[in-house]
Amino acid sequence: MGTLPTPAPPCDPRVARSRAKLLAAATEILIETGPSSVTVDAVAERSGVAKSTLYRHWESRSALLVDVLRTHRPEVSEPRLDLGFEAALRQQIDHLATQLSDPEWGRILPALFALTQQFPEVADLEECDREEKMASVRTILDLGVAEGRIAPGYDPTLMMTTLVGPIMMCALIRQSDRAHEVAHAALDAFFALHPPRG
Amino acid sequence: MGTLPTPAPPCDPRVARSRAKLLAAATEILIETGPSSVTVDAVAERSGVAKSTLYRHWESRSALLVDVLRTHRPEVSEPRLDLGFEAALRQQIDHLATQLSDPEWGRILPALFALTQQFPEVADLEECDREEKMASVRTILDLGVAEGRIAPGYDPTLMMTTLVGPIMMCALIRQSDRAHEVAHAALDAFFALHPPRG
DNA sequence: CATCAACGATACGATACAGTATCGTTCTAC
DNA sequence: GTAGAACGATACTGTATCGTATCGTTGATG
Repeated sequence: MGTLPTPAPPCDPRVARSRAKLLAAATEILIETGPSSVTVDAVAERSGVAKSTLYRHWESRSALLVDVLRTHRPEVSEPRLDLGFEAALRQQIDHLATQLSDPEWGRILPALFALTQQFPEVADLEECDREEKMASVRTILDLGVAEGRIAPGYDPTLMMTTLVGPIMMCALIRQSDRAHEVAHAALDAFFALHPPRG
Repeated sequence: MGTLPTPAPPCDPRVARSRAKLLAAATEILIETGPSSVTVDAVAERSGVAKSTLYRHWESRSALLVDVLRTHRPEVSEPRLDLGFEAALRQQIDHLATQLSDPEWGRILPALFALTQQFPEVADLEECDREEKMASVRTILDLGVAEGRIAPGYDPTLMMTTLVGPIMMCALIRQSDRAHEVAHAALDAFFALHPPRG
């Protein structure tokens, strides 16, 4: 539920360099052939960093894998409540589409959902990510209530799913390039159901 | 694209029995701890069927894994075009929600997307499944065109994603029990954007 | 420039897993 | 009831992988 801690940035440039190389290599492998191919030996070889160094930075393979997911997790932007309900929601969902249309994250996403069953830390990560998104959308929907366009007892999960689901599916079926179109369509439908002065 | 062949049903009841036991065990393990836990030894032990028997039915671990996915893949129902556009689409999407709200399939789904990168056969399976759904929805949307509610040059992928995405997300975030609500909300929004006599 | 931490290379042990092979047993089908 | 297929049990090989240990080298920092 809380915020997931990020380790303090290391002083020695060597550790930052090898850490970055290892994370990059692990990400590449994850994207190309899936989580089970992210082995310590494979990551070490591709990164050009020794295996012993890897174990100086992560205590296990799974810790590295989780870190790959956490590192690439997109940050949610602050809602632009000053724009008013409709524009703010459009802006926020469109921003989400931008993040999900990043081809890297789009190919990490399936692994995130699948690894949820295997590693509790990944489940926490997914839940945290989702709740962050939810919270930001909720503040916008509350503005919608104030503007009289959303019923006060609205169901945030329901609306969140309706708006974000299409974009997520877009990424999962490897059509990330159409994320913005899809987001636009979902928004149009949503606002058709919740018209001004409703 | 084409139809994926199903092997002819075996005559000997023994092979049907051991096949079923192995598939059931593999499914359980897949659901509980993910694809990488579906090992030959684990499946054999849990099913109570000998490993040698497993290899008499599948030529490799991955063949078994793919078969688990294929076996549980929901069938798409025939569109009820006689109901008219709106009722037919509602019926079809609601049916999809029923299938995706099956807790088993809901927990297999993430594995399906993740294994896409690793096994081409899984990618084919996913694509085939999606195109089946798409085809059935398209016939209904074509009816919508005839009824003057959908523009003739409509984008089937776009609309499909808008309608199915929310349900799929529902399954992925382990809220399968709310699939019907979500489907209903997505449909309401969709029809608000495409009102009668448009 | 001297110290010491980080690194590279590599070997190693332990284990898990895929897939093969063998052989005696059981059950189906005719 | 009998022939043959399916099955169970188990041992075995080879390999992949995780994680540890060692030690000489490099490079950052004071």
